[in-house]
Amino acid sequence: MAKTTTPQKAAAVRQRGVTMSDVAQHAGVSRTAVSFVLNNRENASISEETRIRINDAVQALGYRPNAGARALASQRSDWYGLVTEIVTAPFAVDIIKGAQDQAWLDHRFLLIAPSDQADAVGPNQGLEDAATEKLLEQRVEGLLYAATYHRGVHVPESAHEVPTVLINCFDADGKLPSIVPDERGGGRVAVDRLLRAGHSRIGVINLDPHIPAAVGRLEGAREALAGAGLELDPELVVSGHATADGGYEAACQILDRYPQQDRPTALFCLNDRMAMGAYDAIKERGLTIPGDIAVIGFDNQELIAAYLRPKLTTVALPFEKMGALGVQTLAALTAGQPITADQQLVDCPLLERSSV
Amino acid sequence: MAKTTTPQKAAAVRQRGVTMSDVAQHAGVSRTAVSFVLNNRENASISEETRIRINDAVQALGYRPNAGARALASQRSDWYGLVTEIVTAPFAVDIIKGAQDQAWLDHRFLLIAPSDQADAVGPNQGLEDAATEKLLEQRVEGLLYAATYHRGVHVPESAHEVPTVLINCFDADGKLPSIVPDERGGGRVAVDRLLRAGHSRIGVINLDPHIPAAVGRLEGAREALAGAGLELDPELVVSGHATADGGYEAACQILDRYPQQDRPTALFCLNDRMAMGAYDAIKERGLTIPGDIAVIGFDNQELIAAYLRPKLTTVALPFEKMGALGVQTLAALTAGQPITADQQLVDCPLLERSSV
DNA sequence: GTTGGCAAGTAACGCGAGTTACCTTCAGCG
DNA sequence: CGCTGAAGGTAACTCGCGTTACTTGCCAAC
Repeated sequence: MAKTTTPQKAAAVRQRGVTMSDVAQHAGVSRTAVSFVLNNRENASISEETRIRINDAVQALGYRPNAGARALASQRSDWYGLVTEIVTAPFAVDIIKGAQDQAWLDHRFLLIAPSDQADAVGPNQGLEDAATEKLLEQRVEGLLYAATYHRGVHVPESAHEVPTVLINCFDADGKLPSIVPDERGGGRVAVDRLLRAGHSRIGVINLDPHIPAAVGRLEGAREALAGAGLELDPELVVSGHATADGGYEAACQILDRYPQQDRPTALFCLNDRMAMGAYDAIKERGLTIPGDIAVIGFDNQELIAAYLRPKLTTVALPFEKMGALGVQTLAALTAGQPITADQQLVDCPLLERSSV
Repeated sequence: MAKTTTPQKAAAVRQRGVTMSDVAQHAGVSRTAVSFVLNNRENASISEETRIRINDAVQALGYRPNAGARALASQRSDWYGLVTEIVTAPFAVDIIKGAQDQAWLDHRFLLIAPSDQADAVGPNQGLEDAATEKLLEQRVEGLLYAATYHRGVHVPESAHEVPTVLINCFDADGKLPSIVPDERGGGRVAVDRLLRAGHSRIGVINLDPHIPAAVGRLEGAREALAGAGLELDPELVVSGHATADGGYEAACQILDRYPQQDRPTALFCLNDRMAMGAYDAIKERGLTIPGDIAVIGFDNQELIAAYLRPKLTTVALPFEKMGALGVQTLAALTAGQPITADQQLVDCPLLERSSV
């Protein structure tokens, strides 16, 4: 009877895939032995000979472990969930890249779930909650939330059921660990660079002054100037819409406001898109970059910065590193290790190109 | 005995999460009944009253199904795997977005695995094979392969074990269904637009002439010209490096080659980056866009096209739609439906902005 | 009053693994 | 000869859930 079922089983196997039992049978051992070998358990006593027989059987049958079954039995999934609006607004894709690569290195799987672009005030909790819920159904061991731009967010209630780390955003109320760019350091680095190039009269094209990026970068600029014994002239700070057009207009204002000798010799644009507009304003006036006006940007949007003529010197947002660090932090959390700081700042490095 | 284990179980439950058995117990029914209700099986006879009791218990306990266990028992995972180098080189992120959104709509989960940027000849099979293997271990029901740019690829052997669809690339040897942009149609649309604007002498800034994108777009341009009784002047086609610099140089060549009256009045740039360089070449010569020279691009790289001044009219690569269509095709395949065509072409729509 | 049938539900098995407790054998030693 | 202990395994339970087959009670029909 048992014999007659074997061929049936073999047929079924072809459909269902090879299981550990098949391997065991092929190797002439018990399924337990196979399990021991595959997970190479230290204190299990398996002779070298049978270990080889089992490994051969694995090869021969093309056995492929069933991750789901393994997760079920072992009560650990090796999955992290990443909820992000980046899928929707791919400004900061590199966060995903960094997280994905790091997860891959750690032999973990990243389940990515989309979230709506959430506004700072009342996030569209619908999709976000659903995404979180779905991820928890997959029994992820931890959650990551990533935002396209640095800001405060509200995470769904259920996120608190597992270790959670925020990337490029921070928890408005609670106490979740977060990874954010060191905007202030970036601002400092940018203005320092201009100072080093001999500029002392520096115009700033600002973002919406209320967002964390603007606050931090401007503060950094102030610090750098202070380090050189200078102050930030409020008249030289113009806020604009965070687009090329906004940058164009702001640059026009700054450039046209003064007679030539009082005109700033450098512009610190708080993002690259605005720098792109500033380029046009400068060129229109017959001025050269960086000869007459040096320009430094922020964000390092490759497609802009690397292709503008001259190429734009800018400060990079460390998306990839933040993604990786997020996964590392989560790994530490799920392993029960204590996290050093609630908020980790990641350096924004200067990228030298040709506009300063 | 059974009673005394209950509190232990309850304690364990707190750690492990609520299971269907807990729900059943809370509702005073069998686990089977709960299963029937949750999957609302048609032909199962459950009274309205107990159905409500069970749903209440689900709410009360905050029960959350275990996707892995469900997959194990039902032998279907509702998971698709997406192997892509886009994670590595995020040029075509919108493919992921389109696929992700569509999968979400279909109540399926997309597992995204990274692949190295593969060159056309010998793809780095290492990571790709590993990624595929990992996805199969997760028992995905189907696989998607997405490339950053339209080209031929080799998929790992094991991909043939489940339904597989290629997005933005095609199978060099085998016969896998694929979704690719209609490059030819896009070329036609672009040149048609220029013809409609009254241009008859059109310069073309070409990509590497061997890649599918160049072949198709150029062929489309030829068709459009033929439709107007014109021919493509080979002298007006200049190939350049696919960058802003390459576009700049190619544009210089074309613009400087002829006396003003013979100069082309429009440029068809086969990608937006090259158009960006062409802009500079044109502006440097004191010419205006589109007054003196009209420019049309291809790819619709938002960060470039929407921020150039004037904004660039271009033909969009339908990344998002390709992603969605990929998932739909895969859904049809896994459902056993026959696929209409081996290769599906997706329209490349014209995006009118201000450069024509 | 038997039969039959349907509504309402349950026991029990299987999915593919991890894991614990137990069982042989055989060598070595007193 | 009998005992001990390690090497080399295995049977059986568990994880959370889908699913099939079977039971029970009740009412209508013959």
